[in-house]
Amino acid sequence: MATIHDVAREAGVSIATVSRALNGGPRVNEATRRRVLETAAALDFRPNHAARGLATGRLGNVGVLLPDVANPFFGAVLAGIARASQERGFGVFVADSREDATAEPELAGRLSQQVDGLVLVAPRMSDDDVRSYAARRPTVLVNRLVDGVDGVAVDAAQGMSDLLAQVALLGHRTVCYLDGPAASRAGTAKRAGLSAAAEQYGVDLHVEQSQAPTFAAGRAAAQRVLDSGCTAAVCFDDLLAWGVLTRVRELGVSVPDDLSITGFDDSLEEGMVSPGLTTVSARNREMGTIAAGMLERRLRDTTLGPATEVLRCNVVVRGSTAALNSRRR
Amino acid sequence: MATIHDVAREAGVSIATVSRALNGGPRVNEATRRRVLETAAALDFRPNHAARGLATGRLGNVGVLLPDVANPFFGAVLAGIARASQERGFGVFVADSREDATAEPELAGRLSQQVDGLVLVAPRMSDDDVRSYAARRPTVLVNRLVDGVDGVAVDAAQGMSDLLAQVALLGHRTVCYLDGPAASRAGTAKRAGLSAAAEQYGVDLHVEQSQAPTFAAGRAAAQRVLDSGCTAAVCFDDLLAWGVLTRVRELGVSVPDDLSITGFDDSLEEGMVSPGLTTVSARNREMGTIAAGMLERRLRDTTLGPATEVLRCNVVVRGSTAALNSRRR
DNA sequence: GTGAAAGCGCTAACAT
DNA sequence: ATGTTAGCGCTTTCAC
Repeated sequence: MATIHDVAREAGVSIATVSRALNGGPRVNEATRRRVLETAAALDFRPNHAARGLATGRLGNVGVLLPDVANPFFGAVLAGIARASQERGFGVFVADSREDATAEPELAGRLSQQVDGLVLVAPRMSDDDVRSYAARRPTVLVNRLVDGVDGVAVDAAQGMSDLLAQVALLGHRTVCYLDGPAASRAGTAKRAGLSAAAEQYGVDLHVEQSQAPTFAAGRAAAQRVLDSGCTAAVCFDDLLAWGVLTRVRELGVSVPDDLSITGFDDSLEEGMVSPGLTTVSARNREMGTIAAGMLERRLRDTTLGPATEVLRCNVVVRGSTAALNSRRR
Repeated sequence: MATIHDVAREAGVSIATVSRALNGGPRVNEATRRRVLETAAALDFRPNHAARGLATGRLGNVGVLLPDVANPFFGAVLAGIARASQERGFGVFVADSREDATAEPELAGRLSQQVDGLVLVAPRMSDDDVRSYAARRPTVLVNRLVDGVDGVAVDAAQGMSDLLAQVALLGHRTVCYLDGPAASRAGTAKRAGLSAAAEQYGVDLHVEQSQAPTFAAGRAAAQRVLDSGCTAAVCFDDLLAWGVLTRVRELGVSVPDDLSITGFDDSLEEGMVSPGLTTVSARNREMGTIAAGMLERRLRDTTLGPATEVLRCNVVVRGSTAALNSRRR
């Protein structure tokens, strides 16, 4: 693989000139520059990233730490980050913690050796750990906010609150919330939004726990939801809602006539589940895109104050919710 | 950030000793080693990857080029690669081509600067381009085989062949194949497997095209499938099959009584679609894991002959297929 | 406008 | 067993 020395020799100049020409540096004769560029292309010269990184201290890479790349939720975030970063000429490192928070410090540490900045999608990491990584390297948090650290998040509390308002508007007064993993921070926000709205609208909120935010867990929890006697089930996310919906229908319960159901994320395509799921749009890919932008801004100027962006979520009303009808008390 | 010089000074040894101690090199006094390790830990020393890469020529990273990280199919492959590589101490670089084959050369070129080896999940890249990357750096292909290049793939032809055999066994003699994107290589293998089996079992195979392998495209194609008058529909993948299934039921067609439907990939969880989809298991994550293993083997010894692994696919029979019954001719 | 040379942090001979 | 030193490929003063 050709180095700048090869290019320099071939073009009859010094390596310094090659470097300047390649990097658009100043004080290079236009003719020389052209010649250098041509021979570089002819030799298929590719600057060695590692060497450049050593010399400049800038690696030109960003790192992404997330719990599970195979999960479409994180996949969407990663896609947003990767595409935005690539466009800006950054390489993207990814570390998958397998949903194992104890593996995160090790991974984050290794990541940060090779990148200029970090995007952390680590819902279960402690605030202190987050701050310690942020102290080392420019860091942006996704779907989570920690004081003093850049971050972009969806306003889950507002989303759930608006959603419950919508449900209350339909006349429901006893609502069951099927929660996700207890440790999740998103869960805290969602519960907070729900509680606030429940109080405001005089809704009696019954909370059921579910260990995982999966389709299977939704099915498993369906009976408990029914037993709660509520007229509407608000679920932690779409998969859970889908599971509940599927199972209760098998049990002969009509949706939305007998039970209204809602999800969160808007991750299901139109028609995948019927009736369509009333849900909250979570804008994951957009969070990724924004995170990449924030990180680049921070890399440009480390002295900036911490930036924070909170995305509003919109309630998407579909067929899985309906007005409380006379068949129910 | 501490360097080996800091550690050396602090521990009262030379940088060479530090390097040896850290890398488990030979001829280091046990006491010295311990002391070095301790001061390194105390200083929170992290070896600089770029510098090490420069010195050794080995970066300790693998690169993955794929069309779309947000697509669960590729997400699963990436998860397999990432986890297996991390375990072996490799970092993972990812490049997302946005399903745009023209962007691949540029991305692959940039990737290869920073990695020791490449995993290519690039169904649409030309064989020549594949070979040219493989010539530069150790390369492993996923879900595709090219002469002389390491690769792991699922035997889609065998899978489709077995699947059609199963369908034929149920008595179906007119089968509609709803194909995916024309450019896809996986599609070629699938068509080949189907044709062979169709001939063998005396099945009349009718091919319908669909532009994308998506749920929506499946819905859109449903009417054409029905118009073909076939008694069974074999689809390019699960999403397409799901779309067809959903749409034909809306049109009042009973599955599997009036129409048997099959998918490919086994990507839907139990119960997500009902009746359960008869399909072929594609083992994506496993391909990723195997690819990472092959790459590591190749990095260890570049002189090895090309290795190739073809995974058998198993037909998974569920409720969406049934014996041709008397209601149909 | 161009070249010489130092040095980024590390490894790997080679000396001692 | 440990230290010295020469690079790895590149950027970046500083001379010319």
